[in-house]
Amino acid sequence: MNEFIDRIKAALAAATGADPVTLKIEAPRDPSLGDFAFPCFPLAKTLRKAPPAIAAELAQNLGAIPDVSVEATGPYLNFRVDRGALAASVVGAIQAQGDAYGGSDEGRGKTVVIDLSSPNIAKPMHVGHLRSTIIGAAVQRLFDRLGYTTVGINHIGDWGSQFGKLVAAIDRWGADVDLENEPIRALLALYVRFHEEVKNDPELEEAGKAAFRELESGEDGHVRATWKRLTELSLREFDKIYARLGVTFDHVRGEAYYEPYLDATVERIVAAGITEVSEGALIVDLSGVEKNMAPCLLRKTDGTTLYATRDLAALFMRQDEFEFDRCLYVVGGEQRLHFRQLKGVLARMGLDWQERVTHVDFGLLRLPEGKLSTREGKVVFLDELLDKARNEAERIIAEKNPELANAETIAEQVGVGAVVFHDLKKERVKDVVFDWNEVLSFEGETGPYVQYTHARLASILRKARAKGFDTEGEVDWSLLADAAELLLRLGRFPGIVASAAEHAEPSEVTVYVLELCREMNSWYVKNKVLTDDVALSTARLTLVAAAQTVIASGLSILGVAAPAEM
RNA sequence: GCGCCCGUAGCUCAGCUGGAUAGAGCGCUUGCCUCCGGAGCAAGAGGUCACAGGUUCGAAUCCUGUCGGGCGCACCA
Repeated sequence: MNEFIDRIKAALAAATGADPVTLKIEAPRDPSLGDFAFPCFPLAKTLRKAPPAIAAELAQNLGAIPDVSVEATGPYLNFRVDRGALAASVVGAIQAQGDAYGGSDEGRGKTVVIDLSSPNIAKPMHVGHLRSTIIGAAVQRLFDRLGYTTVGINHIGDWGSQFGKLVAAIDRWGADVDLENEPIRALLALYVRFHEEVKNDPELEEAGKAAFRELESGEDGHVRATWKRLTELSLREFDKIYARLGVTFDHVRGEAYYEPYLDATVERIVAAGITEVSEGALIVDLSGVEKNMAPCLLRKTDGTTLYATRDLAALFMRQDEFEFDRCLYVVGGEQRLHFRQLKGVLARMGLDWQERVTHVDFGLLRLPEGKLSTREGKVVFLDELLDKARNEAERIIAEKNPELANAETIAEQVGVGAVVFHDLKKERVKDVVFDWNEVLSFEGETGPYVQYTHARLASILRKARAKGFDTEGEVDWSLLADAAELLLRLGRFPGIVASAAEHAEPSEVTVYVLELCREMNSWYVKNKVLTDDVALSTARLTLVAAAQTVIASGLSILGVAAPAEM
């Protein structure tokens, strides 16, 4: 579709002497005005004429543009693409490219590293972890579409003093819980019990600290073995949820993975001459980077490292290993300061590649009763949420489509799809208050609505095949004149993918897909596809197939299944 | 106290990076299944775009301030 915009720009540039790239082409307020609009206001100053006069004059003087007509309306020039040419261009491109439509090769040879999901070992995954996982996976797929080499890294939280406590708790009460079969719930129970009993038992506190010291010392004994076991048990549980979400990672690396590089990292920063000792801790002062910014702590008074130290080590390693063009951290907005500090340290070291590191932040998820808190029991567990959504889908299928084959599989796809779609619907920086009714709603602007639209299009195509329609031959594109808005929408998909990737904003795709479905539904209730008029039916079938391709493509970026029946 | 994020219909959100009469969904009111799937479609009611200034030919969009909500601010992650 871009060829029309390029032609319009070229004609405008020739007529006004302006640089084509500076010309802004937009969509008219009302589609009946035209397909593309050019506001003449910016030319008023240089030409010293009123915008409506410029528009009228340009409409006269503009050279002929193939397949495009021009009309001046007030201060705007409105352009209309010939309906047949529009359909041939858009549907033709989708037919030719199939699932690849919307992508490009702009990222060829470039690497983007994406840090996503990053749950903590020994803690249950709750709805809060969903956001990083789902947003991150969608962002990765967006960059995949644009031809980038992407590296998705799940940065598991498997290090820190709480693991010493857990080892101590397992040593004492491990026999009381079912670690093998219910590892997460068992570990959570042990963690809570530790915090309760430690109040009256100083020895327990010391046992926890001693265990972490042994872990940090690198000694390969009982403590490390226990830590390894609980890590493996947790990961096994996480993998079940990742499988349901259809999320995979290129690397799963815990913080412990970077442990051998901590000393070298600190040395590197010290060698840059930007460290100082303050109140016994080794810090990097950042007050010169940003006003009032808190310093970054590299080593505590006792010499052990912190979260920031480990993140810096990970960042250096990623830069060395992948030589990334961009490194994205899909992490909640509550850590904005942390990432500004990391970048601040790199900036003070004179490393210009800090500009390629981006914190893809997202809003906090809260429950109506307040912030999520595992220890206070204010949580919604992810597996429970997905189960409920699947059950709801099952119930609706039993009611609306009891004959459906593979009902169980499809209920899972619809249920999980509803949850994922809901999470990707709004702009990621916005805070979310979790609402069961909202997540489990399958009507209106929801994942199931999109899936349903897709399934109906698939159903029409099935019926067309059964009736022997053939869309391979010549198509009279002018017969799609009544679908111009739909065609324009389909033609915008590549721009949406590029923009969503640039902003790391999957919601742009979600919103687009919803609009496309609304338009599609509206169109096909008015226009019957399978008719006695073979030429008309053939043309409409190509449109249905194109829309189905794009809806499925959008859903696949979001990580939502597109079943052919539901 | 300081810093960052958010504020658009009763509720949940879009608004294409400054353009024409601010759009959807939910909820409410009302129509539409002898016709490709009613998880749908069509229509109605519902707005001082938090407030006040400013920049501009033009502001929901950019700047400043105020108010409201959220998050964070040295040895946790």
